Amino acid sequence: MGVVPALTRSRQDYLKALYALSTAGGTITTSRLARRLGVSAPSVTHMLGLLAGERLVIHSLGAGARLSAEGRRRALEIVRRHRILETFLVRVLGLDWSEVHDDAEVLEHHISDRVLEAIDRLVGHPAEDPHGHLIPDRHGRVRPRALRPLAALPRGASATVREIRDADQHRMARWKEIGLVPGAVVRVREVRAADGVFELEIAGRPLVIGREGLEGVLVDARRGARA
Amino acid sequence: MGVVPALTRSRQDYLKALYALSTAGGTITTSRLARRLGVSAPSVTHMLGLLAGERLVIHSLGAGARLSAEGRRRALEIVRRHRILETFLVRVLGLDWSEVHDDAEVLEHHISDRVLEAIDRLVGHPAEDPHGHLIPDRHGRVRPRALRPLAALPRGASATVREIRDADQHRMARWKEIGLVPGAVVRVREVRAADGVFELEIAGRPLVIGREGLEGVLVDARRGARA
DNA sequence: TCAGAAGATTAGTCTAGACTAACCTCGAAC
DNA sequence: GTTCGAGGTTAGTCTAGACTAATCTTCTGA
Repeated sequence: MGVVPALTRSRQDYLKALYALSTAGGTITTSRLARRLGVSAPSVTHMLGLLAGERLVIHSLGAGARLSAEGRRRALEIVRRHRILETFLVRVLGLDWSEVHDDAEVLEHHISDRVLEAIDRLVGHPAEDPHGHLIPDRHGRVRPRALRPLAALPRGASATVREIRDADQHRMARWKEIGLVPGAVVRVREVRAADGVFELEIAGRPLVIGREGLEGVLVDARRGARA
Repeated sequence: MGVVPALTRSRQDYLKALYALSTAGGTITTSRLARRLGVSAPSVTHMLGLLAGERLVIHSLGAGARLSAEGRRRALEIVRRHRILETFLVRVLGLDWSEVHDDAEVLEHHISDRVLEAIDRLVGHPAEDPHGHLIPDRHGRVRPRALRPLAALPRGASATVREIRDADQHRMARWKEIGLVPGAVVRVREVRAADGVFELEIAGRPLVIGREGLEGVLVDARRGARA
């Protein structure tokens, strides 16, 4: 088994990005990683080489990069930290849903296990963070969950919002304002194919919004009831 | 006025060490700083040069180093963060008094102002941390307070413990165990000059302890009442 | 089939902040 | 009055992780 050495902040960020891109699908290219991490492509090539040397990443020409089992476990540890911290920032400190991401992003790298577990206890071992993301357990396990984009619902369907993918603060603040939050019930009154505009009903209130304004909002996958 | 640039963690640590040594008295030499920070003397020389260039430190040959007004303000900002965090870790997360130092030491550098103020609000804007240290206000002001070492009390005197200087975990745990915590009332029953041993009464219970076992325990400065 | 673009990699540079080795300076002791 | 030792400083090296410039590869479109 052996003791696993601590990872630097930068390495943690690479693993987390690798994990996020793997759930998003498609091959993980150097340039995609570079874009997501805000670093240059050569920096990514370099770091992937190091992480591959540490058996955390498998990097093959052509097939791009992917996490090894151990790399994935490490990535999920960080995701767990992030989501517990976001929950804490919202529920205990009363910060806004839409503005806690950046703080959690920094703190996830610097909180000790002891403090993390104390925070987890304080917020009651939540299963989901405020955006509806599942929180991996202590061993880096997440039970998979089938969700689909709100924008994929047909006319007349209704569903419950389950998860809000991280986006810019602006958009998240807007979602919150219009009630597009985990748990909200949504019904699709009309889909205007011509301009991609949705006429929705959120918790009973009407809303007209463009398809691109709904990107990142996921609802449960069960077939929506007809109106 | 101008915007003050953020300081790196390392610079923050130097300022804090400079502040701590300045309250401890004596001239602040390169070697004292090196010892306290756990770095080599040349590293200190180098960093003092940089900090002096940024007008945060005044470094003169012979007289050692000291903080400029701005440097002191910055140092107190970090001290504030540290003490608010310790209070939070103890009062909200329920961690032990004697084991929160290291976590606060790391977090003080990484918490945003927003989160810090939210935490401060949560713990009710305390004036002191769990060790009895005064918490500087938002502008880096501390009202000075006259305290004296418990070990300086004469026979028969009694006083209230006000502050416990940071020490190793072991010693702090012991102090806690024997009730030597801020607020405790102590009476000196006997001072055995020969071997420097104190016979105390802490909250009514007797305790025999060597002078060096009391180092760092401060009590209020008013003349102790005779038994 | 070949030119150009897009993407990946190599090579070399930079920064912060550490380090060691070597040297300087001064007070104290012989 | 020289010598020694304790600082302190200078000079040069190292590390992680970024960067740019240049090169290599591969795919695509004409």
